[in-house]
Amino acid sequence: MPLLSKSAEYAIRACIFIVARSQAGHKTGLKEVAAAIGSPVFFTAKILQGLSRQKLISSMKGPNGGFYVPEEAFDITLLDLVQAIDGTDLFTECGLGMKQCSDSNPCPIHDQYKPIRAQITAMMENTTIQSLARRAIIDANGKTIKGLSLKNDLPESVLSQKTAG
Amino acid sequence: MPLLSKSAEYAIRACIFIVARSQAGHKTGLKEVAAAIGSPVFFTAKILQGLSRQKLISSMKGPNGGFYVPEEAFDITLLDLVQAIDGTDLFTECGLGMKQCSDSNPCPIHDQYKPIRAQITAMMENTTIQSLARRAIIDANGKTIKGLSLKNDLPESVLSQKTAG
DNA sequence: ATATTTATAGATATTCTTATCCTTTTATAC
DNA sequence: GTATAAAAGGATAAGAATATCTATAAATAT
Repeated sequence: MPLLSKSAEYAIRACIFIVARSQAGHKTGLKEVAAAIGSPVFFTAKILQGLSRQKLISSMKGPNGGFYVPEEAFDITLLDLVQAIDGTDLFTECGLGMKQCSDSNPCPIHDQYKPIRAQITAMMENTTIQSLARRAIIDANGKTIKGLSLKNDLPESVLSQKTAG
Repeated sequence: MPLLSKSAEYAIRACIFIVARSQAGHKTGLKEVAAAIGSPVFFTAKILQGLSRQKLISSMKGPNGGFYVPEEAFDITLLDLVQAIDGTDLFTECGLGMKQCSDSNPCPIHDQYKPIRAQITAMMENTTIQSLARRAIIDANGKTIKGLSLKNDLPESVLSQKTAG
C-alpha cells in the first residue's frame, strides 16, 4: 500500500504545475496538465473537476480557459489537497482501523502510531503547494516538468532562472 | 486512505491474539481468531493461510489444530507482517509514486516525505508482535480480547494477572 | 449570432481489494 | 480403519479505485 491514493498523487503533481503556471500568469488546460505530469487525461479531468468543485483550484471554460489558482489561494497545503481527495482517515483514524481506539482505550499500536500520524499531519499542514511550485523546474516553453521530477539536479543557475517567486 | 490495508489490519490483530495464545501454550482455531478480533471469518482464513505459507506463523490441521507461533518466531515484527501483506511500497516507494525519484533526482515532496517514511519503517522494525501481545488483555476463558482493544484502561493488577511473559 | 474551445457531467469499463462459498487435504480421536 | 475436526485451496461475488468515453454547458473569438 502506498501512503496516498493515485488520485491524490495526480492531484498534488497537477496542482504544483498549475500553481507554478499561475504564478507566471497562465491558465493551464487539462491536456497540458496531463502531458506535463504524465497522468491519464480523463482521469485527471475527474480529479481536477473535484478540486474545482471544492474550490481548491479555479477554472474557466472556453478558449484561453483552463485551470489556475488565484494569488489569494496560493497557500493551499498538501493537507488541504490530500484531505479533499483521500478524506481525513490518514490524519484521524486509528492505525489498526478500530473505531473505539482513543488515548484512554488505545489499540495495540496506538502509542507507536500516534506520533507518526502527528508527524504526517504536521508535514502536510506546513507544506504549501506554492512552496513546492517555487522549486519546480519548468522547461523553456512552460509545457513540461523536467523528468516528471519537479526538482532535480540541474545547477542552481538554471533553477533560479526558471523560478519566479 | 488508511495507512494499512484491511488485510494488514486483520493480520496484525490476529497475530497479536495468536502470539498471546501461543505464549500461554495454546493453538487457536480460525473461528476463535475471527471471533476475538471481530473480523470476517473466511477473509481471515485467506490472510492466515498467506502468513502460514510465508512461514510467519505456523498451523496444524485436524482436531486440536489451529494457528500458533513457535517460540523461536516470537520476534516477528510489524514490518515483517505488513510487508508480507501490503508489500514494500510504503517503505521504499516515493511519496508521489514516481519511479525516477531518488536523492539525486528527488520528487517535489522527497525531502519532506523521506524522514516520515524512515520513521514509519523504524517504528515497525522495532515493534515485535510479542511486545504487543505481552500487553494484550485476554478475558478469563482466553477467548476474546477486551473490547477489541488489546491494551485498555484496566488496572495494572488485572494486566499483570493475565499476561504471562 | 455562430463556431470553436474548454471545462463539466454522466455513463461505462477495468482492475484491485475485500469478502464468501465449496471442495480437498491433513491430522487426530476413537 | 473410520469418523471428525481443522486448515488449505480454488472459484466466485461484491465493492471500491482507477480509467475511459460521450454528451453537455459555458466562455471566447470571429
